[in-house]
Amino acid sequence: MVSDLILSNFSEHVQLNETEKEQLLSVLIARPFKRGELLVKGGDPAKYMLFANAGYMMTYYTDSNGSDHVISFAGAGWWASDIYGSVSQQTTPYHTKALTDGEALLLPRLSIAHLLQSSASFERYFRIVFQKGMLRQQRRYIEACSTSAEERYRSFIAAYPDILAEVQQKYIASYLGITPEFLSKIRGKLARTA
Amino acid sequence: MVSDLILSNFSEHVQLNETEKEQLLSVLIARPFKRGELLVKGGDPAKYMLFANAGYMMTYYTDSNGSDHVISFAGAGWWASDIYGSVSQQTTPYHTKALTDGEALLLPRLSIAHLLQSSASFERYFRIVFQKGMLRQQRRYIEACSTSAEERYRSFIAAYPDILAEVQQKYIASYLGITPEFLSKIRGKLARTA
DNA sequence: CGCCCTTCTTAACCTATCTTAAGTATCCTG
DNA sequence: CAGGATACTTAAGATAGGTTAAGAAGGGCG
Repeated sequence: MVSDLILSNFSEHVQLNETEKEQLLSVLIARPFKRGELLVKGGDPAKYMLFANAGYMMTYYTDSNGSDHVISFAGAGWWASDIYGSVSQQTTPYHTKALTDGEALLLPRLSIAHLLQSSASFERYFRIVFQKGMLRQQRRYIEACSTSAEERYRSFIAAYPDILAEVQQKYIASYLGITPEFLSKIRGKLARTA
Repeated sequence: MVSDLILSNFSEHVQLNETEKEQLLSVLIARPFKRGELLVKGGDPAKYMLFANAGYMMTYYTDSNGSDHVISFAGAGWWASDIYGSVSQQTTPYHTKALTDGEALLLPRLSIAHLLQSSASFERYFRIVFQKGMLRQQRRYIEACSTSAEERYRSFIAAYPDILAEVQQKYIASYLGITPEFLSKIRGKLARTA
């Protein structure tokens, strides 16, 4: 298993000793995936957190009308944002799907619990991950409330040109909180004025 | 300083020993407030996290058009959701304002850093607080995207009747992501059909 | 008690975004 | 490389929610 990405992600936040590194790597499960594959199905038991080791995934929610809402994308080096797999609860409401071919590293819930108990470094790491996650979600909410769809699209393509290239437009529309048709209209307009 | 609420909040997630409890209480600062008082101003240095010991506060963001967006309310027993005071960063973009008379407990950023270093229990506590915070923010985003303003208002009054009673309507409108005028229209309609 | 200031309501009109529908391009698979 | 499915585009009509403006209702302070 190639473990550079996840180790460097940890080392951005905490310094693990050799024992801790081995402990972490020993519980990770490599899970290759193909484009379009559903990795976690909403309503199923939340068994693990997913780290993108290669390729792109997305986490999304299907509401009671059957509409999907993309919560976030995760490219190589990022955790999927379904963190139900980290809490002692039976099911997750979110789906996680592969958007390209790639590989996820699965961190099982029980292993998370063991890691957290065995060392304050792991507590610290996940504290920081969730703290940043909470801040990011807040910013996303604010952005959704206070800017137009066109502005959100422009800032998305500026911030994540790589995702734009890899991911289907309908998912980007969903991430932006609009319909694919309306995104198409925005793109048409931008293409014409640019 | 009355410390029952904050100690019981900690004990929901971790078990602190006597030393840890003393350590925590020794760094908290009681800060009584009056209705309408601005406790933290956006753009200012983020000096602490705020725990509501009595009364209600809210955290909100003022966008570039001058419109306010309420991120969350905090009643007695809750942390305000501006957590910039917990990260080593200079300023917060959010305001925190008192909605009623009451008292906040301030936990200074430096003290947080000390607590986190001194005991894994504190790491664990904040890990859980942020984990839950991230989940809550995700759910809020999903709810904003997938339900109508009327539905959101109905579920708000069902979930937080006490906040409804204490807090001005314009802030509830902002929390729901709509204008006060539109909330008024919804209320009128509900009153007529009920 | 009365006045001013803020909040809440009502109503007419406006607009960003959605819905529906049809056409076109693209992608897998056989 | 052909055919069906899926994704993207375009456009017309619909609507949730915003904007503006004016009046009614509270609520704190002299």
